[in-house]
Amino acid sequence: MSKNEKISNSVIRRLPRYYRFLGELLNEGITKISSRELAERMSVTASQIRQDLNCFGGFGQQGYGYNVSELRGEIGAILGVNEDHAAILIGAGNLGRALAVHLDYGRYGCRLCGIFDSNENLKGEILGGVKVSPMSELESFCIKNKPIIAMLCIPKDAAPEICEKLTELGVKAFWNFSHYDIPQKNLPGVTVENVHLGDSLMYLCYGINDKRASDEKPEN
Amino acid sequence: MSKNEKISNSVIRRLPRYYRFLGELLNEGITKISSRELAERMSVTASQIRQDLNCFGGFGQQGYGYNVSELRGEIGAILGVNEDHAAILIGAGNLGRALAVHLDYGRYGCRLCGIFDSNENLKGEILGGVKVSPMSELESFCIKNKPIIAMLCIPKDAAPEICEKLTELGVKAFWNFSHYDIPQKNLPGVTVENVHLGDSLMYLCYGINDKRASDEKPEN
DNA sequence: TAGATTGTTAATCGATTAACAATC
DNA sequence: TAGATTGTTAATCGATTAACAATC
Repeated sequence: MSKNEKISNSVIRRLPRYYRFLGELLNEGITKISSRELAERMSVTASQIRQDLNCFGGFGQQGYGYNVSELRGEIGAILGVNEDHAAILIGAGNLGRALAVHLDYGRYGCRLCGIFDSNENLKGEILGGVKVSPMSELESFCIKNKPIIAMLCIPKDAAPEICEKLTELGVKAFWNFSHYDIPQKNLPGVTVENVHLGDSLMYLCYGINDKRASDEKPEN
Repeated sequence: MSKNEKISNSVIRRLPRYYRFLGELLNEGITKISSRELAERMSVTASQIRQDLNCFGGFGQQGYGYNVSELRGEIGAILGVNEDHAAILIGAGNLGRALAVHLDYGRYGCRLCGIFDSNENLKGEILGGVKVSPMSELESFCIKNKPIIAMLCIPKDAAPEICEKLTELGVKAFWNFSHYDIPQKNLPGVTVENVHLGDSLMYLCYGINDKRASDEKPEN
């Protein structure tokens, strides 16, 4: 990270998408690309790409463009996709087990190392190669294994308490799928991603209604 | 929708969160709230709340505040949570079946009415009260039932083709969980939500790395 | 009425885009 | 070298916050 200023959240949010598109280019055997060409592919402006990348350093070459493989490596390093952060999943219901099985954690700098559920019947079940443990074992597990990411797929009411407990146990990042909003402000040094699939679906519904409204009165 | 100007995306993205918090207030038996109090709860500014709400109309009462139930109703109507949009799910793998079973579609203005998977072995299985059908029946189903929302939980390679086909069949909104980025720009009148769970996880990892970096050199 | 709080305008802040000199 | 494209500064645009008059 060659520059010393704080990187804005808008920029950081775009990095994973750059990383993905560069991976695709690599798969297609494309070795170099200009900001203009990449912008075209990604439906963004070339200016934005150059600005974003220059927050971290001069990864390009004037008159030439960017080396795809190299740039992807740089962005990957910034994001930390080569790390091996220990992650635990709390809640092995429908969504929890899908996340356990469906995601390729290694690609995103993490490793799923523990799954916990309050339902004793699930004890011992294997999901995504990891055994489900009862909640009673959560604390001792965390003390021993020091997970720094916790994925929450639990009911809303259980979330605040578990969130607090895990924070005390040293968790540094919450990937929260519960209906509870984890308030980032009370947790200095902790990164929070409140996913809220319902919000995302409502946004879609708004879009549908809105489109219909403008169809009805297209005078604008 | 009393005002006639285009509502910015930033505002629309915040509406579901307002809707959620107002629902919580209602559950707690709170009947009125000021922008200041709501702002406090949501960790935003009161100014932002008032600006956002006034995009749609004057829902408050000067000197008093907002009626919680009424305001929630208004925002719900704007979002369209009382609609009954027909939705289909393509892909009944781990993530697909979790979404089928886990989400309360009725709360978000939708109804799951069809599930399709290329794996013939899943044919006839019931998920979230809906039967899984083979892909061969997709077209006739759409012609008959006219779904307007499609949830895509399919491999990246299959996505572009299915997306195009569904657009032709009248789908107006994509909730896309595949690793393919649906390009909104080619689809006028269609709303697209590319979810990308992997991006979300990488954002978390960045946060962890970043926090660690600032721990190491805390001179800022 | 007096106090409170909205609705709305104005000021600020930050993010995006445009432009162009530097340079490969 | 000439052409191309970056890195970076300046201009624009949009979103957020502050301030306050309107009004319940």
